[in-house]
Amino acid sequence: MQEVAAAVGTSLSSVSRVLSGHPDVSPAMRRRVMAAVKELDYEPDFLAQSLRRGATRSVGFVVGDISNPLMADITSGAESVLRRADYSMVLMNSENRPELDANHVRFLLARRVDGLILSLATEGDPETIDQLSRSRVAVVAIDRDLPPELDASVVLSDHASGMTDAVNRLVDLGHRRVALISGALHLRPGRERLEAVRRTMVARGVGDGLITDGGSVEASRAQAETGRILELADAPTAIIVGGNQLLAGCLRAIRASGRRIGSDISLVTCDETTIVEFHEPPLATVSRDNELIGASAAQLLLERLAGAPPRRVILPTTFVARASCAAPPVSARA
Amino acid sequence: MQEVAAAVGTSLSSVSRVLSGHPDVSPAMRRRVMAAVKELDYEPDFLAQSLRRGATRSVGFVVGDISNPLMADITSGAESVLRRADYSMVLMNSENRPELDANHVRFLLARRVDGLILSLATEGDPETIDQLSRSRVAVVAIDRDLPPELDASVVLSDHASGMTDAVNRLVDLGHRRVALISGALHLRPGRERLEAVRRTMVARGVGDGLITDGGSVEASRAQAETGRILELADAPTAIIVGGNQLLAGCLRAIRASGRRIGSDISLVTCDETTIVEFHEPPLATVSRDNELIGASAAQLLLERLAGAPPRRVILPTTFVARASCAAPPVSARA
DNA sequence: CACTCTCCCGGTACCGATTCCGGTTACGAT
DNA sequence: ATCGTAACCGGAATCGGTACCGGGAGAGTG
Repeated sequence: MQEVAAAVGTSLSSVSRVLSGHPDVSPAMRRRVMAAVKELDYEPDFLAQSLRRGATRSVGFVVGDISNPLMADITSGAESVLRRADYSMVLMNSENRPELDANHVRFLLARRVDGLILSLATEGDPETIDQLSRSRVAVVAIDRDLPPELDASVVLSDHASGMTDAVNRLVDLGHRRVALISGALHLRPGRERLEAVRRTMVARGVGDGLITDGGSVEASRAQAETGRILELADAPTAIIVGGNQLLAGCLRAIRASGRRIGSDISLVTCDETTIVEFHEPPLATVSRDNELIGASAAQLLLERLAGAPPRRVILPTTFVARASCAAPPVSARA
Repeated sequence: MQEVAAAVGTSLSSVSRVLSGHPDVSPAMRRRVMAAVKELDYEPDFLAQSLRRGATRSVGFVVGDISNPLMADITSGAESVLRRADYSMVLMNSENRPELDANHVRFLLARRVDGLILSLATEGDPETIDQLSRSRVAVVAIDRDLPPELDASVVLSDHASGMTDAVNRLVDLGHRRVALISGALHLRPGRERLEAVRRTMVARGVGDGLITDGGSVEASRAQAETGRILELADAPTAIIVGGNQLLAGCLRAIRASGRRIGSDISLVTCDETTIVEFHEPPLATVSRDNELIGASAAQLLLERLAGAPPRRVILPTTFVARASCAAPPVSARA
């Protein structure tokens, strides 16, 4: 910057004014400075700028688990909205480890991001909450329940409605023993789904004995659980898988049991991953618009950055029936 | 920091020395400063630190397309190696748009990352190359050919060996008309795969007429191309899909043609995505170790950061035979 | 002609740290 | 008692910018 000022024969102030669009600058000066900038191809140092300004025009996105294919769409949705508003988005992946959540949040705060979008690996981690609460950045959480004192905005999926439809459909088809392979209950989606399934089961009078409590999102656990309940005397005739990560394990267990999906056993999973289309038969799902989730989160963040109060948005989920959902085999009917 | 210094009754210098582990510090001073730091829970400002030091202990990872499921593994592999070395990794996604590549690189450079891992959306973008060449950061490219004057390290996959095995296997099974639905040729993987397939076809004397030139990684294009060649008079009896993103399109086209994979037509795809296991029949693939790719890239970057000269690593790919690969139907044999 | 007002510009403090450099202090050696 | 040395500390410059503040020049006004 000094070089530029020297080349033009002016002061640092003027160069700075030109570059940051300050009005107190004559057209002539602007021209000369711009010329020198081009000439020396000078680029301002973001670090120094941010240090002085206290803002970075960038937001951090902490992803609990980037291997979840939904995240690609969610982050894309968020990024395009942010970019349009001239913000950059930096991504950090926690690999499902709460301690990384906290690290990443700390890192991003230290880098002075202007806002944070969080799809954390865990909800209650005190370390993370602590970091967040003692900073004043705008926060938007995706499908997580955060302590209200953080006054974060939130984008939630209405898991209940899709799940309710799924259970109702299964019961309508004649299923009386429906199992839920639940996702991790320390995360909102797992809790919401379980709650909705249980409530609907009770309402329809089909009992709720076949609900597994979800310790994690590990496919191996889903496989073990599915295997276990399939060997019960009164094995379920339909299974709902509470998360796309669990699906692989569940499918392996079903395959191992020799059952055929659709005819021997019905299956509903969550979210439209590639597998649901190409599985034979195609899999019924509770699905949602992932890009929209990301875009909404970004939108909420921009609002907060503009000074608006926190807000929560609830996005729908819908049950999409496919051939994996059919009437139970005659032998199993009550 | 001033508050800490005041609390201890010392100077900024001493606080700084304690915190940055400088030797010229008495144990007593260290104790007192640390106490005050805990007390006031002070955290150093990364921005200011980096500005002064000229290093950030962070590296940028530009991902051409994060919706490619391979990326989750690659980035995880890289991140765990980097974290072990006390570096943070920030991710930016280009959504296959070259102009975003350039933006991201510029952004990360302005943020003074110490190094860059690049899996760019495109190879030759002059804007991106330009950014890179006029900076002195360490660069590692993943499966991309970059101009040598950048002296970047590179992690490459040996696509040729897996592809060669695949073609040989198909020919051994009796296929004479093998098609390649090629990935984008402006990226190294696409070129390498096409080259290997063509060479092997010629070597085995099965002609090379059925190679589509890949304009993009769009599933829709793959679908159109596949549909087209399946309607030819001498349609192929085996298809090799040159990229996991293309697979969906290809499968749709095959399904639309009424053919059954395995019996009517053989199929080989690239990379072990979830679909290959659960497809009926399971899909043969040319596969590779994605975590290792990421880990190697990180390793190479750390080497460069430590002052070593650039280096290239070539990682194997292997052909994994599965039921989607079988002898051609009798009707189609020569 | 003096006065005010506006428009630009330069000087300088500051953001929050690090680091060089010089100065104390204590201590053992001479 | 004096000196050299090592250990430790504080002052101040610095990284690369931004922004406030005050001033000079020119235009407009009474």
